[in-house]
Amino acid sequence: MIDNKYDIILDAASQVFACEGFHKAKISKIAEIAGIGAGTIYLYFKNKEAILEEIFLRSWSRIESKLLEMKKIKNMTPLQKIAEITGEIIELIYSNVSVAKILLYEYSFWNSNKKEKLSKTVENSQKLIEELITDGIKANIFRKDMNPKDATMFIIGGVWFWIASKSDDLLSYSKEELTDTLFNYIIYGLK
Amino acid sequence: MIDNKYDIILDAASQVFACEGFHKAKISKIAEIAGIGAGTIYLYFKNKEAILEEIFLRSWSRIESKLLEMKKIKNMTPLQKIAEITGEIIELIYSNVSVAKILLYEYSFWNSNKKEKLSKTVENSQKLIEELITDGIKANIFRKDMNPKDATMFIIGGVWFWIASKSDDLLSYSKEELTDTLFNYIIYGLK
DNA sequence: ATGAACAATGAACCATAATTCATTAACGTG
DNA sequence: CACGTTAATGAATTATGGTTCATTGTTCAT
Repeated sequence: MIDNKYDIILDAASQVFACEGFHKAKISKIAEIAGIGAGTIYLYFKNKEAILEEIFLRSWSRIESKLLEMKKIKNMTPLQKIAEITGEIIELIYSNVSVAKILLYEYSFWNSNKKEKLSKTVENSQKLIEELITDGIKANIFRKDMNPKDATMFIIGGVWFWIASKSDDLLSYSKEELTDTLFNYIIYGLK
Repeated sequence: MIDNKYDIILDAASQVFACEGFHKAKISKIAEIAGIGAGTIYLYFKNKEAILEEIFLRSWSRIESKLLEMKKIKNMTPLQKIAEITGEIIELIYSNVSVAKILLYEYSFWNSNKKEKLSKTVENSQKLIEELITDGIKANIFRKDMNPKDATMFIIGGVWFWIASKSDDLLSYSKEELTDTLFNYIIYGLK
């Protein structure tokens, strides 16, 4: 059980954002779920946006550090690395399902200008995925007629949508099952 | 040039929604771009939501009817059909780039409950894609270890995200090029 | 040219919900 | 225990922007 207020608020906010979307989510509802007064939230966060920002940052940071870890490892094929990363994403989802829906939902309006730190993290992750794909192409494992950036975006969208569509049912599958399914879509497409 | 106000409003709204997101988009801004007074919008639409709803409906209807057309045709492989549908999606984007970002952005919070007509259309399209994939599996063209519904979600997400990431640059590619790229991601994944 | 019918306007209204802050509760320490 | 300090509260304030509607402009048949 989480016991510091900061994290309690983040957790409550994740739930509310996930089910209402950021804009329709009410601070009062977040406070209610967190079991505190609405004003208290402002002792921990500058404003509503700052809550979402922190949720974003935490999740993306986790993905980013997994990507960095994979980048450093030398004796692993791009395929194995992608499997590892897929696993990490599933772990993330498992640890907080509601985050999944939010994570990329607000994405396209946030990664543009906005918060320096956040967009750097997201951009970094994208770059790292791109590099990984480029490696795979060079190693003759992936298709040559492919733009790594395009592929990255296609994959991110695919993963997100797939997760969002399952959302609540997600926990009824094993992590292994989910990782495997996701990995196959990324790698093989329909055939 | 569009000349009836209804379509002028839809077009202006598409632009504003695409760049601000639905909730942050101001009616006053839409009116300004449409070159009319804010009140005028309410002569053509019940409210702000109704505008988004119509944008959704038009786009999905177009996709739905292409899917239905494909379903009827017998002497075409699932692969060919998917190529056709991909082409139709690219056509749609070409005719209004900003729509792409909106469809993606608001999707997951709209297809759930909400407006009868809209969610029926979206649901229908999903079903039709699922059927197409099922056909492909039966015909031994697609992987057997695949859940058609999962695959559908993965593909829809991938397509929209890819489109949204390119958005403005989209028109600098030829339709054929784009269709081809997209088709390959759907079918082959990374390899 | 006139005025009835219809279309358009945008300032004012109003609902919503984020944020503030005066007040109250909880805590720790001598 | 008393008292200062810090944390929490939630009712009141305020900002925002969707929506309305009294007013004004336009159209067109006579």
